[in-house]
Amino acid sequence: MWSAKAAGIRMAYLSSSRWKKNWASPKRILEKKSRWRNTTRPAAPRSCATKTSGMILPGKWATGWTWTIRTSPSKTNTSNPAGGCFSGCTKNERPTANRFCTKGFTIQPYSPAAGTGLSTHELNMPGCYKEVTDFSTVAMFKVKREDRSAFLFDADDEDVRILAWTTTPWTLPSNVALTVGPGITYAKVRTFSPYTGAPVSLVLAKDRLPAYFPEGNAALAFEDYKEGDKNIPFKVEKTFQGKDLVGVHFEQLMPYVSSPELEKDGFRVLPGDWVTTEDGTGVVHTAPYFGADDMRACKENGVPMIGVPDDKGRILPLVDKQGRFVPEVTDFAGRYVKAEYYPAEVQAEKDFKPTDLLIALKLKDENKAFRIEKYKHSYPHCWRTDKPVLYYPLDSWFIRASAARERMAELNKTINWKPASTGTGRFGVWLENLQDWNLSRSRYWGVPLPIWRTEDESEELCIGSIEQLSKEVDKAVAAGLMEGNPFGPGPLGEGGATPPPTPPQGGRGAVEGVAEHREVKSAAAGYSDRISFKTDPERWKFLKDYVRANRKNPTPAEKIMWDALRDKQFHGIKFRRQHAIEDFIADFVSLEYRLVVEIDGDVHDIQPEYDKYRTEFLEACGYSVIRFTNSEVQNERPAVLKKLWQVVQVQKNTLAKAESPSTAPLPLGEGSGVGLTPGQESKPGADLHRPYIDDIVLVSPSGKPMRRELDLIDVWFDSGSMPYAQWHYPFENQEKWKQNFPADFIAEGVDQTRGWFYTLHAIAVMCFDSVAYKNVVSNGLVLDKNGEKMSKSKGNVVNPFETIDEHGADATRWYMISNAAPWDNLKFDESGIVESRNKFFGTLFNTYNFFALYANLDGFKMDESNVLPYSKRSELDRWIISKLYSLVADYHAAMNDYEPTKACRAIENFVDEHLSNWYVRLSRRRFWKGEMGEDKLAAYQTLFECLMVVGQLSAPAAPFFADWLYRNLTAPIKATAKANNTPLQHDSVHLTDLTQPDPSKVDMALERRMDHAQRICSLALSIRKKDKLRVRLPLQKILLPVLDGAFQAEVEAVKPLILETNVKELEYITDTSGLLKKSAKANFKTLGARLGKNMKEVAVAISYLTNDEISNLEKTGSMFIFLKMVKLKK
RNA sequence: AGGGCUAUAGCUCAGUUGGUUAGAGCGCUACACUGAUAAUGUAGAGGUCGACAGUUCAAAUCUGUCUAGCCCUACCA
Repeated sequence: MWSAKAAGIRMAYLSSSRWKKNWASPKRILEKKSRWRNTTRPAAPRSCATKTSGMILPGKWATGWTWTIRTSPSKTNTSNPAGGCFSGCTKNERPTANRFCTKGFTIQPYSPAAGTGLSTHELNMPGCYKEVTDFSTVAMFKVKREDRSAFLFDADDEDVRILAWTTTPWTLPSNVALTVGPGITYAKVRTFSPYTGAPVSLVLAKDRLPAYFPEGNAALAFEDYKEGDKNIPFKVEKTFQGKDLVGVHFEQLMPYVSSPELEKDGFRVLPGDWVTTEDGTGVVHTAPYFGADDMRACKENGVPMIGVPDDKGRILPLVDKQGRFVPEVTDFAGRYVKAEYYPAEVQAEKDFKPTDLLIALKLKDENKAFRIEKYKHSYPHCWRTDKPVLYYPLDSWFIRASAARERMAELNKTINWKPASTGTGRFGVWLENLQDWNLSRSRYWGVPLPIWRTEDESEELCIGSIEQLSKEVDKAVAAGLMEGNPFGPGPLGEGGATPPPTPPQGGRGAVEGVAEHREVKSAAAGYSDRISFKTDPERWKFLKDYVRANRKNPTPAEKIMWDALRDKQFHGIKFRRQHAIEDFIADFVSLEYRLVVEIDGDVHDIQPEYDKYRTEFLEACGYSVIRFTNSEVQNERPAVLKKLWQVVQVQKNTLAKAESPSTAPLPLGEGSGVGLTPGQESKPGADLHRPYIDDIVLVSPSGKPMRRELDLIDVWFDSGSMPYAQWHYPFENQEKWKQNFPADFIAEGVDQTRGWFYTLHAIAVMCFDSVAYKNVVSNGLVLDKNGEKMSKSKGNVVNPFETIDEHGADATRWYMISNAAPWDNLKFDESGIVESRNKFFGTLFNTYNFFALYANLDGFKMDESNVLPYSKRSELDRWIISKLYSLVADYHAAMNDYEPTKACRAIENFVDEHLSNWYVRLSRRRFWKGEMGEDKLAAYQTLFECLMVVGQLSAPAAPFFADWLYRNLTAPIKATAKANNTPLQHDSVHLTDLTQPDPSKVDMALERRMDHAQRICSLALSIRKKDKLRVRLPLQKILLPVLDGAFQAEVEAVKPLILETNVKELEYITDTSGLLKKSAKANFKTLGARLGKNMKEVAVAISYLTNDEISNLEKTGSMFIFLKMVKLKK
């Protein structure tokens, strides 16, 4: 990606509008700037420990924009189906072996109308949450009198009830508990039942009283109340905490179904932190099968499930998969729980009442309802059917990550997180509250779960390799359960492999045939809640009804299209309309040409994800999909038909090229690799994906058939398996894998904390009791310049390629890395790129130019084998070398600490502050002095070394510029270097050995001296400025106050540099001269610790000290301060 | 709703274990240089350190609460 753009980008960093004109190309700049052509060699031998680190990719960029440059980790496996599957499967086998893998259920969004579970992603699609009006009910739960609840009763015959609010009355028959907030204050209120007028005492959160009991009614007299009165008197009798209510039992509200266990442990009050008093009564009606929170609360408190046992002893919910009450709920048996599930005409009937309302009315009749009213709220809907979803228990395979929770937390502490807070906070906290990993996905295309089970689920087998699968298939063949082994040895189609099953030859009958085929098979496979048309006749019926309805009501565009295609009018091709393919309905299909024609309406425009998924799926099934919009069909019919004909031609050719049925795209997913090129080891029929894998029947040790669990594995499992899958471990590369695991370093967007970072960690801990990575950088995001997230809808998205074209990859990258730490969000501002281009690259470029200009003029020869020893170079040379190696040390420290931002800033500072601004400036005249003497040679060699090393250090963040710099520097001596096998022989800076820190080259005393010089010069210039004395005007002398001899000696060593400010001499003055005016300031840090409270006064006193007093203090080392008589040492 | 990150000059960011007058670059203003010259240097203006409270002799820094922006998770009776 990056190298592909390199050529065009290289000099783009120079492209301000003016520069662009002059130096549009690298060639131009070389002409203009006189590339340095002479021979040279590096100044010093260097140790060869590490290679220059790889280029730093601005990961923030990749994660921040809507499209990415990186390869998605989840893609790793798909290129090699077999390897991908089984590296995944291997990881899966181990968790099973370790009993990490279990089947259970969770409460998930479920669409009874479509008969399918929905992912949260599907729920978040636009338009899924809709404002709907439901009948909400406040129900009254009658408290049982016992020791625990005695405090609620003031009279023996008192009718005490707890109020709980629900927007889904249909869940009330499934109520098993009430949940209260332990810290919330509740109140008992004496009043009358609003619907029956019976006296009653009600319990609800104190904060919610005003919502149900108008304040004025408190004054009403109880004696005056008559049944039917609008205003009902009430009196708050007592208040108490939620925790006092915990454990109180109540009578089952709607006693249709119960069990001894429930009578014992159910129908009581539970504590729940998540309960609020924002709405309702502060008491939550808890029905575990229909709410995730409810389920958790019940599990944590040991409340049994409510439901009807099936023949295997499982407790099924009181609502079936079609969304109807089971027969046991006698009064409502067979009724859909949501009105929307009834056909429109039924809903339109005059006396139609939603089930929710019927339930509410029944409660009202039984004196169990306190309030019934319509309630408007947003509720999720299924994007396929547009009907409301239910939260419903669905079977799933889980990895019991919670069992490894502690070990994961423990090992996480050994990982170096950048920033640390993500490791301890966001990730660490989450690990501590880790839930089990729901591995199941009900999609069609993905990595199948490699678990085979007998029908009664007493025996199961998890397959870990093709080899093992093949052996098991052999057993199954021997047992007569399979006809042949598609995974057997030998070349294609030989050695015992049976030919692939003949696919149905298309057409409507074929679809139904497959449906029946699936039905039989899944019946044999035993219980599975994965409802699709293949496993569920209901679902199939739904699809067929849907198709019929669609045919009856075509859209105008569909009608036009059908008029053109029907009865083989169109080039004699047979088209079908409204044809079901798996779970989808295609608008028009040619089975002969495997071509789907879709007409997109406005609905699809707001559901691009849906269209994408559809297309992917259909293509996976071997179809080509062509889309037209409504308006295209209606307004440009000839063009549309022409386009269609072209596509048919393409399809024709594609199909003709397919030599065997196994590689030809075929309908219904019964063809080949479902859109993939078969891998080398893949044989016809040996595909590990659905649907083939579902044809494999294995035999259990006791001789029973075992069929595959129909679920797919969560794609996040793929990404977490990356360390193993990339080496195809454990089947190959065992040694390589060992060398590379765990990873030294990974980086991804911080939003992957619960994604990639987690899946890698979880699998490594559970399978290998190891971390998967030792260091991790979680990158922040790229925000726009106002700090807002980039999004298409806001229109504040920056196009990376345009940015790179405009400013160059290096300037962009340098800006991103140097500007903010990788984990901080970056406020992306193009002017910042311009700034780093001018500031850093501009300065470095100018410095190089300066060097090249004079090197060419002088014919400077760099001789790698003969450099001037540092001892023979000037103070200034040794200083910049010392600074350079200080930089190298800082750089290594920062990079080793995963702080590229600090590293880049250190380089910037060196180049600008020291190299360009001080060294080059002061060395200029050495370069333009006539002869090539030793001093001039030293200057060249020193500057060469600085440029070379700076190039190396900036190589990871500015790969193109650094390489350009290095090549220009070394090109003239490349041949010599290669011949002599010296360090600069490499063709690219990225191949050189990175300069290592070398304390022997760092001279701190020298750096300090130079620091004095820099500051004194700066001060001198500042004074000149203030007094308007131009630098051209020579001045007699500088008077420099000195306190000790050491300082004077240091300054003396850099005196020539100071005199360059056009001053004749430098004179030192001490306090004896009387010229100095001293003032004293307290050292807060040392004195503060000793003086404490008196610090302020002393500081004031010190600031008033006179010259004499200070001198005295300096001599004696101590003095008295009158305030508190504290003896001070200097 | 829960968890996390961030908040310092007009902009982008430093600010070590609390300690003297809170720093840098860019931008702005003024000036200098004229042998790096469509380059460079110097100076100036510019800040209630998001708000409030607390701990301390002393808070940008430590503690608490709040506000704003962003991220993740969960979507609710």
